[in-house]
Amino acid sequence: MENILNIISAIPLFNGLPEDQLNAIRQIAVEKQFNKGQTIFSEGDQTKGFFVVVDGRVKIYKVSSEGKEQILHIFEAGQSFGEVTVFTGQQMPASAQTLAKSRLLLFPRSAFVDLVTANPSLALNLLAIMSKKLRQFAAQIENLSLKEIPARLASYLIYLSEEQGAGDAVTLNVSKGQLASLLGTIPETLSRIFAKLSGQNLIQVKGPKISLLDRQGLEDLAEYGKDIE
Amino acid sequence: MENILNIISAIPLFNGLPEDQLNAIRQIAVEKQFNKGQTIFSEGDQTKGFFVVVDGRVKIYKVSSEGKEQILHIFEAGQSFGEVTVFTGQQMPASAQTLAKSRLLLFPRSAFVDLVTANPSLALNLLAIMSKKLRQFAAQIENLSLKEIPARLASYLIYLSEEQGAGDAVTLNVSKGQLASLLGTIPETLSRIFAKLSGQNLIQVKGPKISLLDRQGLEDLAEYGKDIE
DNA sequence: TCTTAGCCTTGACATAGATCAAAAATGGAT
DNA sequence: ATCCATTTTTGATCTATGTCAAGGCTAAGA
Repeated sequence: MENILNIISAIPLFNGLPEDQLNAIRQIAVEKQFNKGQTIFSEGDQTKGFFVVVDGRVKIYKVSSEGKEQILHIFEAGQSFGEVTVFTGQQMPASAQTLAKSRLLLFPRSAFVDLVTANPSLALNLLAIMSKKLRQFAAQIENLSLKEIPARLASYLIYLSEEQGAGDAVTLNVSKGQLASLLGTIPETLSRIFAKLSGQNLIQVKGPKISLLDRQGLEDLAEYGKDIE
Repeated sequence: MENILNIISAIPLFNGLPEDQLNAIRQIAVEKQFNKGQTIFSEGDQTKGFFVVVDGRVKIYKVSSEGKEQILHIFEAGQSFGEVTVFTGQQMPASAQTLAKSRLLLFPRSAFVDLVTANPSLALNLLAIMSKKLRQFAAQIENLSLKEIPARLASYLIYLSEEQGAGDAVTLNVSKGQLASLLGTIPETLSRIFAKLSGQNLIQVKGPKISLLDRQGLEDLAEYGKDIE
């Protein structure tokens, strides 16, 4: 068992907290291990608490009555999820599953609420994190309703390349099937759009490795949606 | 000029605050009047602060490069918006416009942040409000990506009827064109779907007044998307 | 009561993306 | 290496919804 305290102090949410507070936080954290593909909770479950990803990768998603899946978020090391129901105490509005072997910290609801109540600076950190999520959701709504799938893919590739900071060579961090679900489409369609963008020499695809051949073209596509002629 | 203090104390956000805090809040609130159709701020504007609707109605929306609009939210008396950028200090991620003559209170950013910082119970109220918004956004994403328009309309009508508590007779609180934008479609399509649901005897439409003729049928439609045969 | 402007509706048509089916590629296990 | 399971791609087709273009309504004002 490693030093949970080190892990906790490196998490953005707990940034700037004094040592004694970090210790208090450590006391209430419960460590959980999950294998790839395990369900952490399902939509409608009673809220368990608030989770932090120590390592691995987790998807938050909704499933339609016909079985189509829409991923709302993918969380990686250092990020947190499940804040929402901690404060409203309702059922989980979506499901969570691991995309890889993952280690999580669970902060049981009431202990966490007490902690936040007692600790204004934690509340402010949480407000900032939730603001960011609201902003991301707003962007996702915009994408789903105002942009076509090629534009969404272009945005995502640009976002990934910034995230990874490796120039024009990006590597997908989720399978193409999962990416389809994140972009609000299905694998067949995504595959066709990869082929189309390749045909336009905007990108080059080799399995999960994508080269951005024409960044400006991708940005135009992301911004203006339709292909520009 | 009425008693701003009364207004403030009736706003959910400020629930449970002691009198002296309400007074402090009153000090920093700036009252603003808008006529119908006026722009309060536009996407990309620098954040002004945090708004509370005293009366009237405000839409928060995004516009695509081709001019299509997606409404993210409609806020009515007692509700607040603009929290997001207050804590991240970035530009507004969407635009806001009045749908009716409206009276708003503006809490300038830094004064409001100070207030929240100094007042943990306000931070907790805010966390609860933002949680609720996150949940609503998640539902909107689900609707946009997993449900067809008839299902979205059915959900909205059921929601409205619960909101208005007037049994099976609901009255649209926005124009049909605005409703189309809220549901992620265009007026022509919405109009056809109203006609279709009427044809199925699920509803009856008389201008902005809708009668829910078959609540169970609407619920099935909202839940299972496709029409069930 | 007429007129005008802003909504709303209807029709004909176009198309992005979903569905269904099957072939190909990939990547662990053995 | 070989095999099996999964993922990805490709092809043919279908459909919900968007687009473009008229008309029709309704409500406020003259």
